[in-house]
Amino acid sequence: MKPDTTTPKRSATIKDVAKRAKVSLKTVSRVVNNEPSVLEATRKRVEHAIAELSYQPDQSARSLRSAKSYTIGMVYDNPNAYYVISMQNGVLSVCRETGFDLNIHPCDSNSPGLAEELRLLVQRSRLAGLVLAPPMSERMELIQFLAANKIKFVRILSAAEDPRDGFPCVFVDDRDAAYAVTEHLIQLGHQRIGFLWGGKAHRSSPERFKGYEDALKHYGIAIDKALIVEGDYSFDDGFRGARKLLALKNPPTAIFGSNDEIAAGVLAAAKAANLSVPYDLSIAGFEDSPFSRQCWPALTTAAQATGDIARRATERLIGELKHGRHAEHSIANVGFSPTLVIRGSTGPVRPSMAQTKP
Amino acid sequence: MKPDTTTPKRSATIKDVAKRAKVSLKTVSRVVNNEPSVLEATRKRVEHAIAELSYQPDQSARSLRSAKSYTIGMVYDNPNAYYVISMQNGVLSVCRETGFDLNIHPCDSNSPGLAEELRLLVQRSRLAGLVLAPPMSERMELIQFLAANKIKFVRILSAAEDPRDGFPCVFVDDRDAAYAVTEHLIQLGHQRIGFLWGGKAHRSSPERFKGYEDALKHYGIAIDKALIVEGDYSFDDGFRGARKLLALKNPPTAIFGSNDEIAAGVLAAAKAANLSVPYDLSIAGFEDSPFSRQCWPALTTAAQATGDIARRATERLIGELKHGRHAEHSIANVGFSPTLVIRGSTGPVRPSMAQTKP
DNA sequence: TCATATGTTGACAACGTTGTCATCATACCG
DNA sequence: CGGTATGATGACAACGTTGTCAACATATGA
Repeated sequence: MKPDTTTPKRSATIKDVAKRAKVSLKTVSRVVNNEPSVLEATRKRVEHAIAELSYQPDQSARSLRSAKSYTIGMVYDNPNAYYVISMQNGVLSVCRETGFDLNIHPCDSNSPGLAEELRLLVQRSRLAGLVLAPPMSERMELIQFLAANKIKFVRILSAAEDPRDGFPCVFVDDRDAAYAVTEHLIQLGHQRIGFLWGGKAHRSSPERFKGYEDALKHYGIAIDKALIVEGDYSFDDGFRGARKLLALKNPPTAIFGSNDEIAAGVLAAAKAANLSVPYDLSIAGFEDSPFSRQCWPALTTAAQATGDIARRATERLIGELKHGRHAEHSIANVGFSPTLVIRGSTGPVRPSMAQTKP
Repeated sequence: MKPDTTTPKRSATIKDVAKRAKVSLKTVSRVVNNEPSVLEATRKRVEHAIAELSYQPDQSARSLRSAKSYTIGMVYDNPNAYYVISMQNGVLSVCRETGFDLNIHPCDSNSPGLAEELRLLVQRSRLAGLVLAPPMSERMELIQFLAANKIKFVRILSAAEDPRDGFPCVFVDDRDAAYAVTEHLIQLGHQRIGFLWGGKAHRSSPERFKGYEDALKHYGIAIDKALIVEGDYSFDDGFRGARKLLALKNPPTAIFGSNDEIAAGVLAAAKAANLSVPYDLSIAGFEDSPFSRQCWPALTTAAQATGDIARRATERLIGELKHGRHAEHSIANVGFSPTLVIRGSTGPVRPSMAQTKP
């Protein structure tokens, strides 16, 4: 029997490429890493050899030797599957363009050991940096701990303007968008607009409330505390909150839920109370999750370009990793503003109801 | 100025542990990898040193040297965020228990280059194995390509019984669950039950249809082709399909959508047609996504333990990786059966409507 | 012209771990 | 008691890559 003459399964290494291109290992390395000072002719030869052997650099060896790594982590704690997937896809798209790997890390933002957990994660998996989603991105003591441990990161957070706190971020102006949603309701003639808070653990909650408050103020409508209910970003809290508001002697004609899940809860409560939406009650949400499009009536909401936001954050992080800038440097942070999406769940106030107040 | 006397930030290596425990590098390695033939006393000493230095083995060095890797990939192509997140969490939970990392890889199941894409992914990121979600898990030519390239994997797929095709899998009996859903509708008195197909690219679609068909047969109800509409696993196809069915001269009294998104589309179509659910029309879905709980009325559906399914698949994969068994070996495949969840969207048929048929 | 700067390339060590093999001590067998 | 299996441990090389530094060629300046 003949010996096996087929190509060995072992995949090509930098050595094979070097031999084929008749250059040293180091030169191949230079080409692979796009380093300058390689003659054009040499580069061509090496690239040709790389293509022929379909060579792929070994990430393990790379990160072992260079102490750099080509993997970033994404840290989140969010029950909203759609939001998380959108973020992941945004982050992944940049990773693919830049040759980075992604390590996803759902976690418990309330865990007391979170900071240490992240430090170990970064160490163990040799992560080059982290993309921090809310609410982790908003915990200043966590941020400072990471910075003190020289862990690179970019935050995604809710803010009306660049926080300018020296740490990089991509910020989303929830306040502005919440203002737009509230304004939309006011322009439909609503004066008694209920507001259901999101979770206090998230910076977005007070931001969205502020937008609501600002709009009412701007249109000269007094804030009625009876119409404001605290809660979490959940369907159940939306349901409960709506029940409470609808049971008032003088109930609101519109309810603004701090996210779509809350608004879905409001919708369910309205149906349970035999109210017709938007005829008897207008409902608005926030986030533009698939749910908001698919429920009946479809929800008026504010659309966040979650994927784009995550993209920008990741570009920022990887850019800094590649060029070795430090987090403290002064690249401008990027801001996003969600946009109002008007759908069937909001409509003009009924004349008879608008009169109930005075 | 004094030289820096603080502890260097560099994290502990196996060398430090060895020095501290006064053993050789190799012995530490043995302890870390749970190899036998280490004296209990030695092991204790090493473990102590590991704890003191909070040593974490370096994955890059590990996989470089051993040519093994401690990262698995999860390959999916599914627009349903909730489904994907549930799977991810199931896979991740096992990864954390076993010290593996996870590399997520959403992809386009229709891409002609998918097989090669996966091969390169495995090579580049040194993946130890793959968890394949549907519909990739169902493409036999892809499966065989992976096997031929010695890539280890576990499939998650829809089947009424163990396929026994020599490749490992965890299977979900959609047929049985679809039978249960249909039976539930029949027992409520429905005779004219519409069925909206899911996408043909997924094995689950014919399985679910088979369950529907079997139930009708078993209860002696003739299949009416006019009540069966093809489509995809989407809200829009649910909406369109329902419109078609509701426009029939003799419309169904219940509609079974192949998943919750389809059912949501049916619900919207029913609302748009001013039908009251379940009084005028019963609706059932499949999957038990959050949507099904949160819409109004809440959907009757079949609950898949997606997280558990993914867990089992991952345990299977990692188990084989650790013990070096080959995919061809004969460990029994595990099966799951979704369970019927009855909610408000299904109810007894109206006497007046039940009579419309004969 | 020689000295010096600049650009291109390569030899070699090192990253942290595990596989291989050797060594040594102890237990067991006849 | 000698010979051999068995168990515990360590020395050393190797995995594939990149950082450091040196070597050399060529261009530039005095």
